[in-house]
Amino acid sequence: MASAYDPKLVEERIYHDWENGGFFHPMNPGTTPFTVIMPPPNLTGELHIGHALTTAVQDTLIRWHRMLGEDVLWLPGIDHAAIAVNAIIERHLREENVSRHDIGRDAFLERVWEFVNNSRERIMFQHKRLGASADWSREAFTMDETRQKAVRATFKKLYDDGLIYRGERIINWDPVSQTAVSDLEVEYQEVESFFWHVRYVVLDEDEQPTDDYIVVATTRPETIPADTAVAVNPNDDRYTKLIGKKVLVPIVNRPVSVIADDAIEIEAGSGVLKVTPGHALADFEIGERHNLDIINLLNPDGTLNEFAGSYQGLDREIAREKIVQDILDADLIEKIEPYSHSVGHSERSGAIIEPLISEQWWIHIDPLAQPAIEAVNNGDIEFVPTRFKRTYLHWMENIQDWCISRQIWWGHRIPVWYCDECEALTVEIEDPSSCSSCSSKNITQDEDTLDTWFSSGLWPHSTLGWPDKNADDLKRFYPTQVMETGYDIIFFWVARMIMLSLYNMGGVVPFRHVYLHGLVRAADGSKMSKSRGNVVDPLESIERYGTDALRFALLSGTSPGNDQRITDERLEAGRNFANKLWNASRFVIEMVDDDNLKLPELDEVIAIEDKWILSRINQVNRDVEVLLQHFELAEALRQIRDFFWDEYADWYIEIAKIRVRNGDRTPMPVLTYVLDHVLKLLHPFMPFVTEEIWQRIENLNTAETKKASNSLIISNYPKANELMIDDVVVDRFKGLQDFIRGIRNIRSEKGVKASRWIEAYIVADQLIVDVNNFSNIIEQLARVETLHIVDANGLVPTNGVVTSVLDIGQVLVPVAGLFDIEEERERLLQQIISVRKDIAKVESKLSNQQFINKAPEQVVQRERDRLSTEQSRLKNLERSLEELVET
RNA sequence: GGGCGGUUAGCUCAGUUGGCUAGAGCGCUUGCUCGACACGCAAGAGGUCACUGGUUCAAGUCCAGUACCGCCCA
Repeated sequence: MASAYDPKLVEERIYHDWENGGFFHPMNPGTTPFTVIMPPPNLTGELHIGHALTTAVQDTLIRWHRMLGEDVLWLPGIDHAAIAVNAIIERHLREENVSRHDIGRDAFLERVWEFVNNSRERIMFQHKRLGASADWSREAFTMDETRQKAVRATFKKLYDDGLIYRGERIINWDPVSQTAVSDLEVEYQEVESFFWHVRYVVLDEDEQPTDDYIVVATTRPETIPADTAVAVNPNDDRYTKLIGKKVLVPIVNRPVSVIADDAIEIEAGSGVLKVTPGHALADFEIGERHNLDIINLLNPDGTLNEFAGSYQGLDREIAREKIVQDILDADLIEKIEPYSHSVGHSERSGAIIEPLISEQWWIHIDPLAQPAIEAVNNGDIEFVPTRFKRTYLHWMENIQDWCISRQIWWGHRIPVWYCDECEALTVEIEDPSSCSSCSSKNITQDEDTLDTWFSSGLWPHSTLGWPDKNADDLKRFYPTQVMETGYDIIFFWVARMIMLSLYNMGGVVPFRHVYLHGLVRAADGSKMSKSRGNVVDPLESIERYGTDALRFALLSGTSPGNDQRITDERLEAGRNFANKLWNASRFVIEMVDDDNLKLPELDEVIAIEDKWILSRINQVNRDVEVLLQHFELAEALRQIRDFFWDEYADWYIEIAKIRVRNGDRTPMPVLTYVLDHVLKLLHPFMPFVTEEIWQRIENLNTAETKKASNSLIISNYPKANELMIDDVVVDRFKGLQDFIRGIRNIRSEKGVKASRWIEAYIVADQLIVDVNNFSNIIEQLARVETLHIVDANGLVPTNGVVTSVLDIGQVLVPVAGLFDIEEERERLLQQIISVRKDIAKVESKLSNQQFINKAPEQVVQRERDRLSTEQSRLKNLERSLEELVET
């Protein structure tokens, strides 16, 4: 084995072996199923570090459950990302100076599919580099045949149930992508602009202009041509006398009524609102209440249409400037006030979103939302961490009807056909050839496609074969156990998956747990983005540090719902740990000869360090089980790491070395047992290095821990053996460590050369037997040539000796020439001061009758023990000081 | 405007039901190539747990408020 771990020599080969071994498929039919459906990444681009985190977390859960012997399915897949991909292909076309309309729908889709197939490949490859043990044979795509069928079946079901309707409402129009977009795809940004206070001349009964006018404050003068009323609050005394009168809309000189509506805020602007029902949601609602005309002023590309009169054809930005100028020229501007307000921008294209009236397909959401609220309220679905339950519920309870149609070509085409003869609609799963009402062959399919999330919402059941209710996978793996994703997409995916799954699956929830991880941020805490140039590319990190190192960095930094930062230091820490694992294991493996590696019966285990390490690994095992059950992945990983490095490698191996050097082979079964145990505990987190090492422990076959398959990935996840845990042994061993540390500490402080062997004294009380048994080890680890062990009454030298008084005894090191009496006095005094402080603190606690009465007995006893320990420390310290003075 | 997080060692963060003598990684100081590992070993230094008040025998942990930072919704 090489002296440094090189992931490049390992990862690809091992991944291959796993795949060829068929380990990624569900293997235990009939046992408890554990299903995770991968939230599908967009096929638009490369996987980013967030995907790496989500993959690492899911893979850890999956590998853990696979090792628990459950019937494990991790089903991967990809989302077709309608608008984003449509935009990419349109950009390509623009570079060739053609539009999608020039080449037509079929040719356009042909180009999309070409792009899609490449992108799918790439994403699968990237997942494999991350070590994802997903079942690739079931890989799904929101646009493949089964998923198409699921979408159509759902659409028809909703339509037949009266939950889908077509209607004219205000939507968010993206003039660049030229489609409706969802509320969630609109980002609000503060924009510096103006409030234009415009005079609307009041008309008399004959609709002739008077000298009177009303001032309307608006941020959108370019929509003036679409005004169909002016509204005031009925309680606004300034304007009551004008209600019912007519005013003249500037520029277009159209008379409109002054209406009264409670929605108008008296304090806002001038208190007068120009009502443009075609271009603002609030105005649309006012329009509905007052039966106002609706004027749509815009072309799909954001230019003004024929209703704008002379402004027709101008872009909305330019039209605004011209209209303001013209109103100024007409002397109808009262004032112009600087004003900053938030303006919706398209998350897709960056364009300013235009709220406008449009005929679209909608889902009547309430009947879907109610069960989705109930499922979370009654605990059928649990959020981890729980605080996101409130976020979810709040959104769900205020949800609006869902606009599902999009004016783009890439996506699921709406399965509605219009009859040219009788105007009836035909909604079918299979493409119909004739009108369902009059049987005419003259039918045309709706041009629009469905919102991407319509198909993502079906994901937890469509991936398992729905709408075929008898699909094997559906019966075997639904409902799934965990939906693992970022908290930023609760609304996008999670909410819709819950609604649509409940609807399609007869009220059975799609998953039991929603585990939400946080964002992965750049080293300085900023959000990663390509434009900022601060993205950490997971593949590049793997290239530099290895997959296990990347997974370690991500998993050790993740706590449910909280953001984390990724830095080179963290990646290095992961790489270092992998290397430590490699080297400690290498040492053990190379030490194994033809030893019998069968662990002796518990009562045959004699050496305290053996009992100690067996206790500790099982304690860690116990903790890890609980932590994993609670999704505390980082803490579980930390415990395993700390145990392996600080206890197994730094102490147990070092002790075993000494014994083996003396011809004692009895540590070998313990060494290999613990190593095997740790590798198994760690495998879900760092699969490659653990698998590679584990397969190299040749003799483990005889230790009865290897399965016939010879692969760690399908070995059994260890269960803590309570019989091996002995808390008293753990305490006693800690005492022995303290003696060794005490001697090392004095050596270091006195600058004793590391290579030099010294004489030392240990004064022990309760631990005297252990110290005697352990003396050889203490000598070697502390580099002591002659170790004198005495009990509490034993004689120790007082001259030229440096003393450390510990909890469990004392350590004395004669340092001869290096001794400085003043320094030693100072040392002892400092220790005395600190011990006295402690004693005072404990005494005040124990003298408090309330504490004695109310605190649990355990806690009180601990304080009593502490007091007596500290008191005897003090006594010893004072004696040492006294003797120091005497000499 | 409503909601949710965060504020703990120089930096990044743990700290689960209140019992803490507050931990880790990185960084820092000192000394080490003692036949696994310098991606390492050994020994250390470093914190009034943002602030104010309250509950409690006991508060980093619970409650109320304040300040600053961040996110989500409107």
